[in-house]
Amino acid sequence: MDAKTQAKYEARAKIVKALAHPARLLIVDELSKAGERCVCELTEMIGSDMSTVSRHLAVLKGAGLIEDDKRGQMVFYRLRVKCVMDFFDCIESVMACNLKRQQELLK
Amino acid sequence: MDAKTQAKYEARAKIVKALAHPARLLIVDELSKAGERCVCELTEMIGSDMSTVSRHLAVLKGAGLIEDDKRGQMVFYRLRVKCVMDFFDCIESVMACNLKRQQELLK
DNA sequence: TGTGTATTTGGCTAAACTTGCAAGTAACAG
DNA sequence: CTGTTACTTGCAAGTTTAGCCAAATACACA
Repeated sequence: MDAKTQAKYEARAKIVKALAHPARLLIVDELSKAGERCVCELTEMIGSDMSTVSRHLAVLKGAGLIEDDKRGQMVFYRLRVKCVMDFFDCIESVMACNLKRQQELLK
Repeated sequence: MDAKTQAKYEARAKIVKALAHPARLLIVDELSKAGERCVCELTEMIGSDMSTVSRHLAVLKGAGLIEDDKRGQMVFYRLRVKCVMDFFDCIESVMACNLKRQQELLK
């Protein structure tokens, strides 16, 4: 594999990795529904330490998936890219497909 | 977050994690183009040890994204879910969006 | 200025992931 | 049966990531 190809897949992987965590998927899901949320709201939903949530948000921001907007003492986050929801549709269909196969194996 | 919600996002994350590696993205990409490939072909493309490639394939298979088909001494892998390619479209648009922003920041 | 709230960052530990080598299994050829 | 090829798995590093607590920063308000 040449260096250019490798760089291409590493760049893609960086974005996928940013989504590869339950808490970060929840954040993306919530932002897609609510439009924007502050760190404290997300922290309450997730149930981890706020510092942990802040780091998750930094990962998503680093991948360019979300953007922040500081207003007063609060920081609001929102999605930068709408197509991220297609991920969920695809994941759901993978899970449905897996479930179907398992059921067939039980017969 | 209740246990059910948590389980939902963990199940999703498992699938996304399976894709969160350059070599595995390359495998998926290649399988979507070629239809099927044996381990030796993928090993040559990726350039890692065959044992490493075999493990990557096991991860993708564990997530239900690919399936294998042993014929003779060779094992062929192919995609189980076609929509995985939507991932790439979305990722590309995220990267294009990021690039655009970077260019604007340079002005 | 001093206090309280919201968020980020440093430091540290535990868990998870990646990888290559070596050894094991399976199929085929002679 | 023996050797070879294709692949998988056990093991042991090395690297990355996640999580919490504590400390630092940023802002608002009295």
